[in-house]
Amino acid sequence: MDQELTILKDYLKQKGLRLTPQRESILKAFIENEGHLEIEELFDRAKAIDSSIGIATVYRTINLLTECGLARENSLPNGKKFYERLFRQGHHDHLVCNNCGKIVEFEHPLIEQFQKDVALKHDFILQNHQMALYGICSDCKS
Amino acid sequence: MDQELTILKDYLKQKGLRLTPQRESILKAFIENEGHLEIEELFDRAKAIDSSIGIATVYRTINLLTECGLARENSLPNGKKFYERLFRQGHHDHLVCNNCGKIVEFEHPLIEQFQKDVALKHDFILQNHQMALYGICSDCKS
DNA sequence: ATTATTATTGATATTCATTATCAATAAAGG
DNA sequence: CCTTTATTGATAATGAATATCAATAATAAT
Ligand SMILES: [Mn+2]
Ligand SMILES: [Mn+2]
Ligand SMILES: [Zn+2]
Ligand SMILES: [Zn+2]
Repeated sequence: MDQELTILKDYLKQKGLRLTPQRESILKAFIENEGHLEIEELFDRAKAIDSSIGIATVYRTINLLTECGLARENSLPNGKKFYERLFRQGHHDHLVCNNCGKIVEFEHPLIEQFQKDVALKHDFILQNHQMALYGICSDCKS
Repeated sequence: MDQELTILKDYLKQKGLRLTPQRESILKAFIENEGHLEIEELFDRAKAIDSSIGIATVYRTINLLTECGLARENSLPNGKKFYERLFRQGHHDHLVCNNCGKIVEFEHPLIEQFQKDVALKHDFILQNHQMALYGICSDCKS
């Protein structure tokens, strides 16, 4: 939490923004969780720390956390977004169950390398990528 | 166009739905175009054929085309969707310019194979996947 | 400390893409 | 032609995310 807080502080200072109790509470709620959080879940967890926090502040703060590299934003085909920790956590992509919504993480360095090759070949400066495999998980098969 | 129309007809019949002039016009507008279409663009092209067509019918019809395998739906991080021909067109994924929005297609059979491997390893029945590489295109670099 | 400046907050209005509703219309089969 | 029922276009509704705004609080200056 200390390192993450420092990263946020530095980012805020650099942008001329301020560290507030709300932002600190939302960061804490976010960091405490290891999984994949939708906004409403993060809102609930933040309210458990400070019940007066508003949903608008949660949206604003998760955007700050994404900008400063502490959070990673993922979009689902249904138009919702979910967030997860990015700091000190290996890069990975996701398998998503089309039936129950379960999210499983995987890493594949070779795919990552090929993505870089493709970008290079097409003269793109690769900034980020987004890959998700959709299907039916083992639980839902049965 | 003939083969596509047959596919749509068969799908509609199988579902107990009807072929209408509107659906035929929207299919035509969709097929005529080789690129990546957002709904509003498809709407404009369909109106050029039949000016009385409503936007709701365009939404309804592109969903039908997606269901019967003639169209492929892609989501952008901004929440919009774009569509492209799927029938008799090789599978590919996309490079997207974060600056000008340009979309470049690429194929990488090895990545596709690895995706299948990953799904198998995690006991998922792979149904579809979604991969996009985001960055700065060669034009925008300069 | 006191004050001045300006970012922040929570509530709420707004936006924007997409879907739902509904009365009028028109396929399709007999 | 008739009957049944899917379809249409206009428009209302939805839902996630952002914009607005007056009140509040953090920071810097006095
Ligand atoms: Mn993850
Ligand atoms: Mn394409
Ligand atoms: Zn499942
Ligand atoms: Zn570009």
